[in-house]
Amino acid sequence: MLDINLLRNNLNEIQNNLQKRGFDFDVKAFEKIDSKRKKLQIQTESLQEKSNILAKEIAQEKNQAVKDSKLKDAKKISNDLKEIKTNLDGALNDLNNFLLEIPNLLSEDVPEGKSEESNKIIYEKGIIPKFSFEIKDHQQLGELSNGINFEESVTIAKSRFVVLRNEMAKLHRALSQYMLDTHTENGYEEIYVPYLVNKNSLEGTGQLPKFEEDSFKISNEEMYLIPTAEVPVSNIYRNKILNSDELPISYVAHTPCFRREAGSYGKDTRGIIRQHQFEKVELVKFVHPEDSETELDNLTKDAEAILTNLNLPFRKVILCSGDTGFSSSKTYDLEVWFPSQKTYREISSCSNFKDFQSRRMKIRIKQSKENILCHTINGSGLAVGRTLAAIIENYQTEKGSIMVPDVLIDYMGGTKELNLPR
RNA sequence: GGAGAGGUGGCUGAGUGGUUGAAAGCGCUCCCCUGCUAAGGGAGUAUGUGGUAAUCCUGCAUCGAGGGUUCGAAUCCCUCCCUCUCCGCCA
Repeated sequence: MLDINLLRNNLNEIQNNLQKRGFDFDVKAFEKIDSKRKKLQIQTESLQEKSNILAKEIAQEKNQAVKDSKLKDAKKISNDLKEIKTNLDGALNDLNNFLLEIPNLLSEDVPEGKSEESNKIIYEKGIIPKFSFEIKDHQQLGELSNGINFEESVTIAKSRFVVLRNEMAKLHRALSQYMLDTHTENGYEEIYVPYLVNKNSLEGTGQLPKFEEDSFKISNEEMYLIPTAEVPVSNIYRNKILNSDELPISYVAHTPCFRREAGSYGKDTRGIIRQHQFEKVELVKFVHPEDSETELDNLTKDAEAILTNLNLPFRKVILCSGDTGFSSSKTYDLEVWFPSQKTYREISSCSNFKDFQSRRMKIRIKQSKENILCHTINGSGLAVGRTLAAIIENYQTEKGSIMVPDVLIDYMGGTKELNLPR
């Protein structure tokens, strides 16, 4: 959510900024809603003041006749108040709904562009493997020894789910263990959180009200399956005031993520790149506003370290204005190389939300004069399923086996090669 | 799931219809006193949002959440959420 005072005072600037991401900010509508709110609020509050004063006078009034007449006045005011308050509530609601639909302001250094084609590559790292044989994609490789099974998952659930078996399941687990261990060594506190969250939490991080159709909702409770650990972890401090000496607070959480992927029919139907359920290790930071730029860089580096250590070729891009997410002011994507697709695919998304989420969540920092909103940052470190797919493809051998990356061998109980054809 | 008790400021805790946004204590901040330390004295110390661009000033709201009764609600009524104790069930 944007600062409403900033909106009131910098309308054109904000309109221009939002225009870059293709969002049409309706200045007239805003002014209309806000002036209506202002009028009603002033009316209501002055009426309330009158009512409060009268109530006090009635309490102290000794003369019965005077008291009766004041009671009569108070009764009338009370009735008027009821009506006008309903109107004010409506106006405040309209205003709030209007504000909730406005995306975050973009940082200065976000390149302009409409779609992902305009994302800017910052650098490429690692060596793209050259294969002297005809390569397979991760689905083919996984199915070779029934490590990846899509028929079973359809029986159990439906499409876009997967069953992993045997060493493949173990490698999948090894990956999340390795990521958690690496991040905790780098100063992140490991945290375990609920996978079902209430509506307020989703609103706090910005998934609601705009993206209702993207999430799975429980039918017999007002609860949602988390689309990312960002939601439960960020909301830990909803309605809290933090001390500045405890910042930055850094958390790492490993959770499943559930997404309906409405809007992506037909996309990535092959393999485990786009699933309704996937594992992710998520990094979340609560930081002082002054530090959020550098902390985003730090967090992105921590995510990159996993790719570097796994020897996976990747590149870092900064998302352009049109591709940057609703709540984010600036986002770096890390994209890993997929040999079968001869392209880089997103494996981590690291964003600085500035005070956009903390305003919704009401996370403040204690200050001597006036409390300020903290900044939130998060990023994947990394998406486990996609990392697994990338390893399978990049580490494949001619005979269809998969070499285990050095850093994972211990986690695999010493196994150095898996998926050997039987 | 059943029965009972309860949810008040950073914390403890008083308050059952009328200057109570809230006593008292602890903590914290500032000042004074004091060889140091310890102790003592004084003042201050919730959040949000309006009127303002803003200090000041000032209004309104907030005692788990949302409704209701009333001129007036922390206090009475209803619904929901949560915590504790006992029973049941379960991993």
